[in-house]
Amino acid sequence: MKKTKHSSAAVETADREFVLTTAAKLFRDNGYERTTVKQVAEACDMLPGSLHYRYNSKEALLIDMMRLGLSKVTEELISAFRSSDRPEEQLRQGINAHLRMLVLDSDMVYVLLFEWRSLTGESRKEMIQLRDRYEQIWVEMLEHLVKENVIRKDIDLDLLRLIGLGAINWVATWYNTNGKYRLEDIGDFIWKIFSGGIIRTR
Amino acid sequence: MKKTKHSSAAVETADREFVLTTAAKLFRDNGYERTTVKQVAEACDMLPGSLHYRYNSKEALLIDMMRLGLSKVTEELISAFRSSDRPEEQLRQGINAHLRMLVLDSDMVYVLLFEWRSLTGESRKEMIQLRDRYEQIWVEMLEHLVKENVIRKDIDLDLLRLIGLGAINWVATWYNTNGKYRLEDIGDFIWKIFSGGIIRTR
DNA sequence: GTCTATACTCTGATAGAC
DNA sequence: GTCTATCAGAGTATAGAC
Repeated sequence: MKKTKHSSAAVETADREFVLTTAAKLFRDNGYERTTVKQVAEACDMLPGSLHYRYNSKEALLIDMMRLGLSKVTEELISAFRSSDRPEEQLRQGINAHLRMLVLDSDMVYVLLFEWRSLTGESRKEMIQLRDRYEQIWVEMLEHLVKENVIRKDIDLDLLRLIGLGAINWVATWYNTNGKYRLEDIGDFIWKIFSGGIIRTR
Repeated sequence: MKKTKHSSAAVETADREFVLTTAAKLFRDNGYERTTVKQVAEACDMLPGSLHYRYNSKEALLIDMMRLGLSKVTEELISAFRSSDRPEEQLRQGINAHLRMLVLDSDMVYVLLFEWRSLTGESRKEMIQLRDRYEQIWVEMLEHLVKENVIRKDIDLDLLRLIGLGAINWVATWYNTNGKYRLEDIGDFIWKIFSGGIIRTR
């Protein structure tokens, strides 16, 4: 099967994903600023000039990476919520989906959350808007849990979301694949801690 | 009062704190990598050459900043614990002390927690050791709460510490002085959430 | 201790052949 | 689309006068 058999759009998509995945790993391991475009190109088996054909600036590459990361984690989160009818289980699945994407499945999501300060001007505004759209899914989820009487009505949902996502996000700074915890055990732990603090009655 | 009246050690200490405080604000606002030594020198009303007299490399400045930040937050945490005899109140005070140092009182603590990836080789190892020593205070605090029957015996204290500090640390990424929350209200919220999830009985 | 002046390196980006 | 070759600029660090 030759590549020329595919539509040019499909090929470009595949290349895009490859480049972004490769670059994201470098950005995650060494940081965006400390990673050079030369290193990115090399890891993609290209020369800097070729990479420049795809992205005419280093920041354009970062932006596209963040967009893709956000769409990936959004997709997973929605799918996690839909995997169960029971509100508490939906919450547990959501926590674990976000955690899994951030820590194991996608370096892009890590970059999205930890390197957004490298964006300047309009790009930063755009990413904040996209991130807000993602968090809106959590808002709806939490409001649903209130309606279902799973979360007490006196809990500030904005604070709950911010603190909860913080607890999850920070895991990415210390989690070690060879450490003593399985990722899902960590997700369940967070779920239990927060459940104990927010549920209506026990 | 002329500076020459002071011992040279005292003067150097004051200068050290001034330089580090000034640089920390820049590092926090713009990131370590994106801040130039020229900018740091300028903010200190010096020229790059003069700054180089104090620190012969940019990384040496960062390391010294992190050391000072760590000693500051350690001091505050210990003092917070000692401010009460009641275990639950000690926990609340500790959470708020860490949060206050990180978000409001010391840019150095922020840099310590969010820019440690810029350290290389031995310096990174040293900072990890120092950070572990800080977290050891939390370990002892949590073990004390177990003894006092405030925390259930079946809770994994390492996980609790990691997740709890994560929930606190992430606040620094979104907190806004002009926002709708007072910092202490956030600390108390975290305290309540975790209390609900870890207490022996209710 | 602080200044001036500069060396050296690396980086992101470009131009144009193929 | 990918390559070669290169530029202009910026950054850290240094040397030495004062």
